[in-house]
Amino acid sequence: MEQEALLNELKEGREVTNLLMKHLHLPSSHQTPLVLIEKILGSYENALSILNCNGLVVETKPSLSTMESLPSIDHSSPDKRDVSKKRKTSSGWTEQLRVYSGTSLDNPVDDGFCWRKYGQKAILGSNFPRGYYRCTHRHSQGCLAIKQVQKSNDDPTIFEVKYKGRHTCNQTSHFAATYVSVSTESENEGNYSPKRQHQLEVKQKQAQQAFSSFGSGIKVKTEDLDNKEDIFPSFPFPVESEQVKNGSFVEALMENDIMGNLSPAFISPATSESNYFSMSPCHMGSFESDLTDIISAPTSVTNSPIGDLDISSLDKLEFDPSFPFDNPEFFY
DNA sequence: CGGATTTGACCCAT
DNA sequence: ATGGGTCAAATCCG
Repeated sequence: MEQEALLNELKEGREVTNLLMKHLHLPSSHQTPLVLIEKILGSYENALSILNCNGLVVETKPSLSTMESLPSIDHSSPDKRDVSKKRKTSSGWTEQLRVYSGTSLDNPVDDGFCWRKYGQKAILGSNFPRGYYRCTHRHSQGCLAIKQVQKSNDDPTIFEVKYKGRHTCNQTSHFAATYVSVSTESENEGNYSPKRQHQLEVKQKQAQQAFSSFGSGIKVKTEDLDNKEDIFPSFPFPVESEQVKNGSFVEALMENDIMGNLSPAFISPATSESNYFSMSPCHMGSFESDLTDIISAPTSVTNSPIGDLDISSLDKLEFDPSFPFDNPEFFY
């Protein structure tokens, strides 16, 4: 069918764009082109997603390389230590950087988890303040997930979101579930008001509902921060509502892919729509460190390693049903 | 009234 | 000394 052909074309375009991106190792100051590329990719992803919805199965996994190669947004440097300014001297963190482009609401970053903002700070060299969030269930469930959200200087429509630590609260599972359903259902609703985090449940729904909107690319970049001792493997977030909203569901998967990349184990074969991995909270032990190492490796890793060649292979990667995310410890 | 956000102060690694 | 992360009192909001 023609759709098949269309699909192939789209995939082709996506891959090429990914390659282009990888070859564009622009200085962080020139992120604009990357932003555009991200948008292009977002369009591809959306198109593919649409096709998926129509029954076609597309491997939606934009190459990991894509994300890894994202040179833009490197705001990693400062972070390496940021995490531990105060009491958290102990941990190395796995950090996820996501970029939400496209519609930018004031509060673009809604990932389906309940976050409580605990601070905001102007960052040197940044035009926009960075917001600090921690899981609402920090106390009740001891969930130590944290995230930082900051608008990109170059493109205010892009939000850089960094996740640190992982959710140990139930949300996670919910989310996964939610997510799944999201993929299945799709209604619309799209927006939610910024700042109403306590409406998590609502948000999640919204997320689900929003699932068909529009999209733009979301990129994730995992960086590793120093210590390997306690690395939290993970990023518990299966997929985030934003992503859903953006319709880049696929990309959401990618995120995980990345992780998967690091440790293939994570990824499970799912067509993007159907299964999302279930977060099984416990595993990863051994290779966590590996991941870290891998990731943390040369920054360049991010840029090229798995890069070119892998794209194709990556695409083939499938998600591993057993999603080994676990959260070791991570406390102050 | 309870929970979330705001915001300046404080803490700590560089 | 400085920049970034967190705390916590004040404030906001449903």
